[in-house]
Amino acid sequence: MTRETGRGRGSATPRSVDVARLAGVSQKTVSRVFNDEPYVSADVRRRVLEAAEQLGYRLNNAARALASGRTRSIGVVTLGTALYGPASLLMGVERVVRDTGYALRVVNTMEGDPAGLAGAVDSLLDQGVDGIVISEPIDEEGVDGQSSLRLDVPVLVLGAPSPVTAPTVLTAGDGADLMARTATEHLLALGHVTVHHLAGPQRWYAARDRLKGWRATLADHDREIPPVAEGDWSAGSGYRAGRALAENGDVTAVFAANDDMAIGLIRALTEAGRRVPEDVSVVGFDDIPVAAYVTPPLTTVRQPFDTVAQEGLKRLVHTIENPDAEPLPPSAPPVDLIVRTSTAPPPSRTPPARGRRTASRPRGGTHRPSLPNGGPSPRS
Amino acid sequence: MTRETGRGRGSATPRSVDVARLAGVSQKTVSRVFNDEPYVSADVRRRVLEAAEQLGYRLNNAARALASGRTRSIGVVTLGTALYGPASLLMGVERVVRDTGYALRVVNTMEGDPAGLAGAVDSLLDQGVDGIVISEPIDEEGVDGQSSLRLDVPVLVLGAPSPVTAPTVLTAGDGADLMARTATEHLLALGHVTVHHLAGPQRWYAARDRLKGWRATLADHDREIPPVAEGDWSAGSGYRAGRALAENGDVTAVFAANDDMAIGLIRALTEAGRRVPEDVSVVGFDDIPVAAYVTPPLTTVRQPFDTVAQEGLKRLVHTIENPDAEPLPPSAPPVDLIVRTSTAPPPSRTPPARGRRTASRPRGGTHRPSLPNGGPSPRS
DNA sequence: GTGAAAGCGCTAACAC
DNA sequence: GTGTTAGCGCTTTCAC
Repeated sequence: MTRETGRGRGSATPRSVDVARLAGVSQKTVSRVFNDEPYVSADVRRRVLEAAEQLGYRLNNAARALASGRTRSIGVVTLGTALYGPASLLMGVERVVRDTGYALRVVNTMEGDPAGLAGAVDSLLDQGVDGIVISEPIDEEGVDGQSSLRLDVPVLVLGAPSPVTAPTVLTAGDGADLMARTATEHLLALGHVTVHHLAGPQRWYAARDRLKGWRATLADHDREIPPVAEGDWSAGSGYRAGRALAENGDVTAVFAANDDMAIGLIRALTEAGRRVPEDVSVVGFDDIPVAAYVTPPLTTVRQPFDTVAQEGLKRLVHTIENPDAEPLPPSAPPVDLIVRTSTAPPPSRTPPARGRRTASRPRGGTHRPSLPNGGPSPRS
Repeated sequence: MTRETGRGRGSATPRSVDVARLAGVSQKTVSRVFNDEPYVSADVRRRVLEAAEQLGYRLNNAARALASGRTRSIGVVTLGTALYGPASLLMGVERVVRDTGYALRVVNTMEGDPAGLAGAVDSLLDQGVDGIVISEPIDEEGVDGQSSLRLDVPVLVLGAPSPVTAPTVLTAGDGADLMARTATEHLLALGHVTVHHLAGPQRWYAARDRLKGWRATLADHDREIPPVAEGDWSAGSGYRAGRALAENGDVTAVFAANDDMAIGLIRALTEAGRRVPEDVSVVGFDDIPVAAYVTPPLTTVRQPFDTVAQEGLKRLVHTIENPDAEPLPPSAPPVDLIVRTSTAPPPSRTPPARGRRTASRPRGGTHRPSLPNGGPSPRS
């Protein structure tokens, strides 16, 4: 049986028997060495390693997976966008996965994908994975109702309640509502009577959580809850929402569900002659890399992507390796509000503390961008 | 031999023999059906499919890989950043890989990673992949010299010359210098005497290519080649470079190697009282999502990430599946300059065509941001 | 501490 | 068109 897979005379890919022969041990012993099993004498171990090195041997992963029933890989379902949030999360996941000795398989769910999440998970299951990470799932109408996707490997859901049924379902990074509260509180503390919200697409759990946090905060303070504008995360949608908001003279503070929309929003406000932050304060969400350098530097909530990924995966791997043990408890990620210069007390009102700021000028008049003294402060 | 892998009475994971038994055919026939092999009667095929469905059968990928010697998966080495370019490329790659029926394995090379590219590739090889995509590699000093990383699966390198030796090495998306030329030409055509360059980190091939294209263009036009500022892709580094450039009154046009740096740069210029584009024109690179909404909307070069990924992978898959055939020829990706409002003719000079623009005003004076009529144009 | 034997679930070659 | 026979390169069990 001549296989294409390089069965040429000397250049064949070596197998563990070859290493065993060269080292003068049994094949099983080679296996022991490569699996770091105990009960191998130091001397034998060294000889095996040398032989392996000499032959250029590497363990065959497929054979290993077949024999052991474990693939040592984790699959992640992403949204297939280069949006800062999802992309950062994915990179965080990769880092941890590799550190824990697993391989990473990646599959997208494009929005509008007919198969959607179910298709993505299925493809992962076909490939063979020991655990699955679902990053920032969106709510897929219809699909949800009929079959709540049932699978038999542990699952970690990032940034949302779980849309699946599995033996173990872990969640992490679902603290968005708390962060939204912090953002809203910040605006309220500056003296704004109420805060408007430019929400993300409500199919995203992440967007819903932020909205929920915002609304709860206003309710807690007995403030009026203004109608919500909904964008699609893009700066363009923020811009369009901003044009509408600019016409409403009552708007003095807006909490945008991400930085891109905040930037579009600010542009629309500025074009309409509403100064930021003198007339209108804006808070973003994410702390994208350019947030500190746009005009004006954006006050925003930094998401702890790395922490979330790390903590979530630690728990997932623990569950994979100790299927019968209690899952590790979750821990709350830190909330990190970065105050820059896109927020200020509302016009012509006495702020709660310190001295008062510029009074408002006629709308649509000449204006210049607010240039903070000393330049932007990239980190806090 | 009781395996943990669910060998419980009825709920055991079914194997192809089980399907065969139920369908009343041989195990090999089941295999045929699942591999879409010819010579299976429609009737048998249907019976097999039904039996499989009933049992909830799914092909075991590990066994398949072991028996066939092919893993049907492609590995990609990324940089582990959420930077727009690399992230977009990765998403593009995922999309195509899945479309072609392969699975995707992802590994990062963190900058500063001791193992670096070699380690990443090695890990992919351990996992077993039929081909490797190296996305935007950076030049790893030292490593390069001694061992030019030799591997025996076909490789596709995105956005750089190949740092590895393999039976087949394909490249795609290495047209950055052409795009840089277009950006530079644009500025020259507006009437600028010369163009400064804010380069990316020179360890990145992508950064070098852009620099090369810029320099070549100036040389072609017999223009003075100003000293190069080097950033690290971040808005912060652009800001720092911008502070220095702002002090040089001769600077009227800058080509930044990415949009983030361009945004930082613009901020620094603006703070220093140099208006963009009236005093200084700035061109970015990438066309990040917010580029159209920053102030002023950024003229930039759009990178065709999807096209590059798609075209490159088509060629890679072709090579994997037809190892002996000629590799498919590369095709040049389109160059897409998006002109917005961060570029204009230089101050107090007659532009080559059309009417003249605003004369320069005293530096450091009052100024307002350039607000384009009708708002930003997100696409072209 | 080490080895022998028996699969893991599939695909490859060839016979029918 | 379909079945038979051998493995693919490991891990597992159990004997020594």
